[in-house]
Amino acid sequence: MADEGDSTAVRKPRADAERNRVRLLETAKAAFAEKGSGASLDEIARTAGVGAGTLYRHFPTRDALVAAVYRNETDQLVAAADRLAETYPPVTALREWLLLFVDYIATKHGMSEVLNSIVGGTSELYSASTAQVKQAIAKLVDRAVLSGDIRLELDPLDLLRALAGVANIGLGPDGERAAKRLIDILIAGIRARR
Amino acid sequence: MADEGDSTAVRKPRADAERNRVRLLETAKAAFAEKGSGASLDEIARTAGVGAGTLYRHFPTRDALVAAVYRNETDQLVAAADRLAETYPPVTALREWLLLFVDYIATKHGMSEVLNSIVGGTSELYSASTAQVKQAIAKLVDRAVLSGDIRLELDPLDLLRALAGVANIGLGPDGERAAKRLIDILIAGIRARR
DNA sequence: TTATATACGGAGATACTCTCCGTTTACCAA
DNA sequence: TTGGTAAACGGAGAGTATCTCCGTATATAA
Repeated sequence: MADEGDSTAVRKPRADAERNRVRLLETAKAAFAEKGSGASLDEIARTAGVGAGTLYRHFPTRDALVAAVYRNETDQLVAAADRLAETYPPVTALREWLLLFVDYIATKHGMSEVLNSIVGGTSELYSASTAQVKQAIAKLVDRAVLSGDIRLELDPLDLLRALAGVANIGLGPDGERAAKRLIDILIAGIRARR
Repeated sequence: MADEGDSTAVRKPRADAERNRVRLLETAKAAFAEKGSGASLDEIARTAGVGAGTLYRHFPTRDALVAAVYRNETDQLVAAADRLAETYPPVTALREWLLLFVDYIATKHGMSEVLNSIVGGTSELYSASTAQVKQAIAKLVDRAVLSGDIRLELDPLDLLRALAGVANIGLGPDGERAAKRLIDILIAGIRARR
């Protein structure tokens, strides 16, 4: 009678597991920010006060951990696309979102591989994030194309790849500024000649 | 009396040293192409038929080895800049060289870190290559700016970084084509409005 | 309270990087 | 030719990182 309904997953997750998961994510975020994506996983486990086994149970690979760490930020970035699309004219919205994207990159310091995976659509692990981001920019680009303001025979993701190439190369704030200047060049380059 | 003249470097390098150097470079090139820049150095040494110590004596770090492997290709790329500058009008020369640059990237498969280092000017080790490449593109860009054909308030290297971001992300020929399309967008974006 | 699914921890197997130093060898001079 | 010697060699091993395995502990449900 008091059955939970489905045949699977009756028990709710243990509290200690959830606690450790959160601790690991926080510790990992700090470690990645400080030492880049190559930070020692054993050390992250130790700092978080758990055994190595626990870390690997929660996050089987380095990438899985990294992906989890940045999940939230990616979600926010994607959400912003809708907001901008409703607020601004097509090209402006696109431009503003690209600026946000550069900020997003900037939080990922030495983690170019991760970023490449997200934006490159290479790794299976990030496929969800990639799809989200891809959809977000595709929407903005499509709108601008339909309005007749731009032409683009290029995967919209390539715009992000270009920005990432400039911003995420380890020259800190300089790269960020350069990427933002590049945005205007790209916009000018895809603007439809009348 | 039969003194070699200078106070330094009298003896010519030993033949076995040179032989091993060459063997290591060949083996490393193959290994990097097959397994990416993370290939095991000990294994490269073993395959080349030398001890680990020998490898590390010739190339103290992984990057040193990688840099040596790609030295030739970089040299060729740089040399092409002069040739193009003499042959074509400014913007065409720039465009052609960017196309060559994309080809150059394409030979570096999974080695995005290396490429980033060369084009990013981050690593001390690649500073020579970086300087060369920087000078090559600066020359082409300057010429085009002086002719009044383009405007660019951006480090010319950033153009290469953008292309690298698109091409060297692990999508093979697709990335190459995308990068070549991006070239036209960039050129259009920096073309001076009249 | 008890049974048990779930999660934990950390020792240890494996792999990689890089160093150190005793041994070997190519080169030069006589 | 023949030493003498600077230069180069090789590989054992120290240090470090990844990831697994399994005996132990515990949160949850009944």
